[in-house]
Amino acid sequence: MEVHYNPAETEIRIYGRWLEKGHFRSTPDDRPPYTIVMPPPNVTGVLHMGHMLNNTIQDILIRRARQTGYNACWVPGTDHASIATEAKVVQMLRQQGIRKSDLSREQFLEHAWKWKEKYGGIILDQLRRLGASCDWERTAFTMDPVRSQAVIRAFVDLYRRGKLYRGQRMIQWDPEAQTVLSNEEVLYQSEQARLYHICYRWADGQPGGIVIATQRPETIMADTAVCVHPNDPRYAGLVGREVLIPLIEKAIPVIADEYIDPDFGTGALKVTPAHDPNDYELGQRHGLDVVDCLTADGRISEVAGILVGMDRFEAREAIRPMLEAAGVLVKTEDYTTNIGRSERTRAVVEPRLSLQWFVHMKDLAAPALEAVENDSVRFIPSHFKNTYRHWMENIRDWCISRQLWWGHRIPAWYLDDEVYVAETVEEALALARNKTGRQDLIASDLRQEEDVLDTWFSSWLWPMSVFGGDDGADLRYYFPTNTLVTGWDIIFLWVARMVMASYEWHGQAPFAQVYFTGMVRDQQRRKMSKSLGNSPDALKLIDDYGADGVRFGILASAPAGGDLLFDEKLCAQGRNFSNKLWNALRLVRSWKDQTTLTEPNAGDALLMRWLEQRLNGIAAELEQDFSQFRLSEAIKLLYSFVWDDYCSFFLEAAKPRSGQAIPAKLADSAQSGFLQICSLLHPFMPFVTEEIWQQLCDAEAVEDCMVTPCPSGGPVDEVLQAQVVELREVIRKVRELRARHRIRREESLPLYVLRRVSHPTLEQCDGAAALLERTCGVTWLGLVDEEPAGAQAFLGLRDSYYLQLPVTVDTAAERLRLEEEIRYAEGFVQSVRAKLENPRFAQSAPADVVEREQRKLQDGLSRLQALKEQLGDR
RNA sequence: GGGAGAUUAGCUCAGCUGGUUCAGAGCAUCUGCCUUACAAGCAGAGGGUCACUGGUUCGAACCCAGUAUCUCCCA
Repeated sequence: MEVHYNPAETEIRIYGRWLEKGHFRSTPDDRPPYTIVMPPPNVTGVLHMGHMLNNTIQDILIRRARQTGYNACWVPGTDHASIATEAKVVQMLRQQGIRKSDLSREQFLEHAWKWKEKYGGIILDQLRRLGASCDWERTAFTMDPVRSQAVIRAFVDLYRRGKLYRGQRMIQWDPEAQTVLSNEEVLYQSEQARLYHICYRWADGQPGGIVIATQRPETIMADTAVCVHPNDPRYAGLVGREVLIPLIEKAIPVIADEYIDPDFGTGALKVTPAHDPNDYELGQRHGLDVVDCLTADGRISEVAGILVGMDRFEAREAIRPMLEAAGVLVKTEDYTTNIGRSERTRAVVEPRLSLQWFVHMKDLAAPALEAVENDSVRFIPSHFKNTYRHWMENIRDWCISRQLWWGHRIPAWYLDDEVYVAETVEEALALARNKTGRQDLIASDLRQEEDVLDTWFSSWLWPMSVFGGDDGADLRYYFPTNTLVTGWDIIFLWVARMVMASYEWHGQAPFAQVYFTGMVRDQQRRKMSKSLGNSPDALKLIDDYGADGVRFGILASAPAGGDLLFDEKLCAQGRNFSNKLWNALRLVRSWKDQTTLTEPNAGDALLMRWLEQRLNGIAAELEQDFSQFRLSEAIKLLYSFVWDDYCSFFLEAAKPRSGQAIPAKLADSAQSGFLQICSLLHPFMPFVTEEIWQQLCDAEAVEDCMVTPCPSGGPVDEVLQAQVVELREVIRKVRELRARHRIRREESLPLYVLRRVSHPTLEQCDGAAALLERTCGVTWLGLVDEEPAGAQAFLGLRDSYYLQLPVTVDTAAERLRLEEEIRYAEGFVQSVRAKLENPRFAQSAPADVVEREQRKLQDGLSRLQALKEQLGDR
């Protein structure tokens, strides 16, 4: 066997074996289901750290469920991601010298599908490398026939029930992608901008005017009023007069409205209803015209009269000298403001008046809010409830149309001024014939809506639509699902809407709990992103550390909800852990061939009893951790158990003297303990545990680790555990003394323990002596009633021990050390005693706490006594 | 402007119901080791005013109030 574990070779082989055996496949049966639906990654995406974290957690949950009696089903899939994918396809075409505008819709879609077929599976293949145990036969795509059908049905259904409408609204426009965005797709960030103070002169020719402050001088041509606060003394009496827009000399009125903040800028606002949502509302209230001076791609339109055709940001620069020349630019000042940018293209979003499709959200939100409030959907961590509630209570209608081609085309057909919404053109035609009474109408008389639906309009159906493929049996069995694992950054975009959709169409929650992962950040705390280039290459990490190593690394420091500062060192730790397991395997396996039938001695028996009990305790703790989704605690628990308890203590203590054989029963114990470890650790590090499992068992005779039920917790003998804790403390102290005095390993040292009447010492613990002799090279001479001459005294956690050293002890240093310890022990006893003597404590503290304090006092006193005895002997 | 979270060892973070599993882990540092599974290792060690100020309590890293700093979300 290799000295170092080789993940690359193992992982490919093991994953192939699992696939071949169909372990990932799930079909309904009489077991309870445990279902997770994967948040579908963008079909054009590549695996990044966020996906790795997310999917590692899902895999852990699903593997654990599979090992604990559930019919575990993890459904994978991808998302068509309208804007992002269309942008990529456009870019690819441009490189080939093809402009989108040269193509018909059908031609463009042909290119897009080709792209999807070529690149769409990459990310799922990458998840296989990570070890994801998805049921790949269920792989879904948001634009495949089944999912598309669900989307179209949902749209038509909402429309028929009056929950969907088409209307002229102020929307968020992405001039680069040339599509509308939902509010949730706009990201605000603080940016440097400039405030222009511009004087609007009186229209009647009188000297002076009103100075307004604006950040967007390029839109003055679209102004239809200047607005001031009605109580602003500076402008009292001016309301109702007219001013001239500079450069184009158009007269507009001065109006008053409470909305104005007198402290901002000059207290006078230019009102541009076409280019600002607040101005739009102001305009509505005051009956102002809407003048739109921008084009869809963010250029100055004909309407403006000047700067026509110029980009909006170039125009902002260009208009400045013009204003200066006209003598109306009073001043400019720097200021910071929040700028909204498109989540996908990063273009500055342009508020725009537009005819779009919307979903009424108020009614949808009510049951979805209630579900989270009463924990029908449990959030982990729970504080995300607050965020969710705030959004739900202030919910706004959802703009779902997009001016794109890649996506689900809205099933609405127009004839004259009427719109007919139906699943097919035939149905729409029937509706149209019915409505108009014209039986001669044919399909081509109807004009289908050009827009497609927001991608999230398909995503919100995902937990249901992935089970929509058959007669509904799958949906009945697997839905509602158990756990959703996702990032909190899409709590509104996705999570909330899924809850709404599920209540809307199924009257129940889509999942029992939502586990919000943290955001993966780099060492400088920056969010990992492709544009920053700070995201490590996921596959390279797997190459370097193995999938198990990466899974360990990413999880070990990823508490739910918080930030995760990614550090490759953690993957290295994971790789080292795999290697530790591998080498334990080498040791345990080597024992199989050299056992003896002699009975284990008392030390061996103690070890075996202890290991069994300890595993019971660990399994129980692990159950606790899983039930509370404390996954990083769980992996740390297993890590320290494996390393410190199983390897450093058990295996080392079990190791026979060189050349000797190991008692068969002890070797069996080591092996069965190891198998249990594999089972418990399997969800976290599936490959290495499966490999060890198969090497320890006869691989053909037993089921794979991944489908074997894992051990559950059991009773723990606390007395035995406490004795071993004391034993290990003694081992540590002896080793420390040996190291300090540089005593050769071969030299055996006599060790005594001071007799106690209050409690049994290690002398009364069967096997302790044998283990001490084996682990730290002492000769156990048992009880003494006083300190042997010339011995080095030390304390375990409970008792006094004396080690006979072949060196003279530095008594002065020893006294100092003891005095220091005595001071500490006295302080400790003092504080416990004070607590116990306080009558209020005895009254108000629970009985078990008082009892514990009394035990603390007893322990402290005997320890103090032992220390004083030692000092007195010096 | 509204809200959420954070502040614990040099670094990254645990710390659940307030009480010996309460001051912990990993990494880093220091010391000694090529010990017949593992140097990707072994055996040890040092390191903290739990941000600050008050309060509640018999008892506070933990609960409350305020202050400071930071992060994020929403407008």
